[in-house]
Amino acid sequence: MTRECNNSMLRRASRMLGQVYDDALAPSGLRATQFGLLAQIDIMREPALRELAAEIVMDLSALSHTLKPLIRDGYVALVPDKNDRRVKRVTLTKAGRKKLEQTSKLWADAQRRFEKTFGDKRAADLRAVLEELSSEDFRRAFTGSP
Amino acid sequence: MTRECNNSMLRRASRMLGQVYDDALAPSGLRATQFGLLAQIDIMREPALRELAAEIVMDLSALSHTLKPLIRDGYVALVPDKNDRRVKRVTLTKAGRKKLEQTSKLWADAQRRFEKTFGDKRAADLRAVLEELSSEDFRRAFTGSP
DNA sequence: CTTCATTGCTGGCATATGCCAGTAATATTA
DNA sequence: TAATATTACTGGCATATGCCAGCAATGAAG
Repeated sequence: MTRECNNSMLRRASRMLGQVYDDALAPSGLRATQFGLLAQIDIMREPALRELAAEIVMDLSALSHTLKPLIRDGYVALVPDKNDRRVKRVTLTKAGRKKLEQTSKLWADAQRRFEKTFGDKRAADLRAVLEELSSEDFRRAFTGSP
Repeated sequence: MTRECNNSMLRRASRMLGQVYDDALAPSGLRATQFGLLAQIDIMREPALRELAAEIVMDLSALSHTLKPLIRDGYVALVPDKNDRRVKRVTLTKAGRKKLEQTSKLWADAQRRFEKTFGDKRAADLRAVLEELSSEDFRRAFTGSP
């Protein structure tokens, strides 16, 4: 892999981690991305689609598509906002909360294995770096926009 | 974003970097992933599909699918191996080499901006970490397989 | 209040990625 | 050598992700 390309390297590592986390969560029937989504929705408490998309740095339309399987399976629901009829808020259903709760054990185990393999501090440092790269500040600095 | 999840954080950063690199390469008509593929094929010199997939940590089938647009657009071709008729080797066409060459300028500029924003040494360190996470050694250590 | 711009979301299309079930070719073994 | 196992790839289906073109609701101007 063109080892100098920051983007290619990041994607490649993403595929690797996606594969091993997917395997770890497989017994739950959830993909790692889906688990991440449920967890994020749980944390944000009925975010608007727009807000959730911004938080996870995902295109709004892509988010809608990604939510579809979770809605179909009854883990997530979209509820219209009371004050602004354009807005849809994302919520976990009871089944969704239960699924999240159950799957958390598998996820925690994957985390443990990651940190045992890679090191607790290195993992925390890596997450901090990734947080930085995911910020709008970074995007602005990179693109050189105001 | 569930800031403790290594996988979610990695994916999120991947989306961000994908977006900004895609923008940077947009004038070429190539996506950042496609550019990375062309560059990797160029480096590996007629790899078998299987070898290329392993190198970039991508499912063989996924790689075949991802190559389709590049084949359709005439940048890449699959040639059967002489000694083993199961094997298909991946090559750049003349147009593919030219496209790679041209797009390299845009890519180099994106790299420059990344490193200016993030720091040369930090970028190199990050790539080293990502290389480690992409290794089969890491996968084995994580999964606890022999 | 009417017009126009902005905002939030949906749908369609395209690429990216993975799993699984074949299929063909090669390698291994009885 | 014939039967079997393994390997390399293809195709179908599903999710993940992004862009663009609407469309409806809200906000800003006049």
